[in-house]
Amino acid sequence: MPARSARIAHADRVLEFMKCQHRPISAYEILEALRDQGITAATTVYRALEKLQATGRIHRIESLNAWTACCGPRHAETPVFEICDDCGIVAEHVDDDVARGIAALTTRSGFAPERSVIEIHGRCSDCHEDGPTS
Amino acid sequence: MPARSARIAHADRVLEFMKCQHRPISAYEILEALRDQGITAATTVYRALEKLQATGRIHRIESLNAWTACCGPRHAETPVFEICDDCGIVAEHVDDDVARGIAALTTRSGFAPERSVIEIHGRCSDCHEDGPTS
DNA sequence: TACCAAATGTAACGTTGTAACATTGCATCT
DNA sequence: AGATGCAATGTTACAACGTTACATTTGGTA
Repeated sequence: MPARSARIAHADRVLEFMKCQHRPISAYEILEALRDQGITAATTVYRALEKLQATGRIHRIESLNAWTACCGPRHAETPVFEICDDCGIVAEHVDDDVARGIAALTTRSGFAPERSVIEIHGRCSDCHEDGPTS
Repeated sequence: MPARSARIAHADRVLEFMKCQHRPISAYEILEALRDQGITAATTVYRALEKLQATGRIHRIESLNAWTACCGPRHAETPVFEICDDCGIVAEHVDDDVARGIAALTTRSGFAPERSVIEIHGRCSDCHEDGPTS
C-alpha cells in the first residue's frame, strides 16, 4: 500500500466500512473487519475514529460504546438517536423541539452546554409490531 | 416469598457511599472505597449497582461510564443530567418540555421508547464564570 | 430438621480505550 | 540531492470497565 493515497487511507477506509453498516459498530469490530486492509492495531482505529468524529462524519453512541456513520447532510447540530434494542438499527434525527427544551433548561439553571448526548432506547417501528401479546 | 430485608447490606453500603459523593463514581472507585467494609470484588459492586438501579435509587451516566445517586423524588421519570466537564459535578433534572419533545419525535417516527439517555456536557454556573472576568 | 432460593465470594476472562515511544512517508528549504 | 520537520502509522503494553461461571454461605420455610 504505497504512495500518497496511503496518507488519508485509513480514516477513509474506516468511514467507507461504517457507511456499509446499518447499525452501530464497535472499534474492535472495525479492527477485525479491516485487518486485511492493513489496519492492525486498536490505536489505528481509534485515531481514525477521532478524526472522523472531529469532522462530524461519525457519531459515538455512548450507551452502546459504539460508533455510527453520520447519515445526514451537515451535522453541526445535536442528533437524537433512536436505538432499537431488538434489531440494533439506529435512526438519527435533528429535532428543534428537543433542542429548545434543552436550551431552556440550561438557561434556567445557568449551565453552559457544549455537547449533548440524547439516545432513546426502545423498539423501532419494524420490531414492535404494534400488537397485543408478546 | 415475603419480606427479606436483612440481606441487602452491600447494596445499602454502596448507596450510602454514593450519597456522600457529589459527582459520579466509577464502579472500581466504589470497590476501592468499600474494600474495608467487606466488598472485595467487582462482581459484588456491579450486583449492588444493578439492584439500586432497578429500584431507581441510582443512575448510570453513560457518557462517563460512571454512576450517581438519584437525588430527586421522581424516580420513575427520565432524568436530564447536566455534567460539568470542569469540576465534575452533575445536576439532575426532570424536564417536562424535553420529555414532551422526545415523545412527539418518537410518535412521529413510530418508535416505541423504553429508556432515554439525556446527558448534557458543558460548564456549570460556578465554573464558566460568565464573562471576561476570571 | 431438611431443603431451597437468594446473596455473596472468587477467579478468570472479555471488551473498550489510552499511553508511550519508535518508525515511516512526504513536503519543503537550502 | 541532502537535511529537516511534521503528521500519520506501527507496536507494545497497560488501564479502565464489565461479565461469566461456578462454589459457598445464609436465612427463611415446609
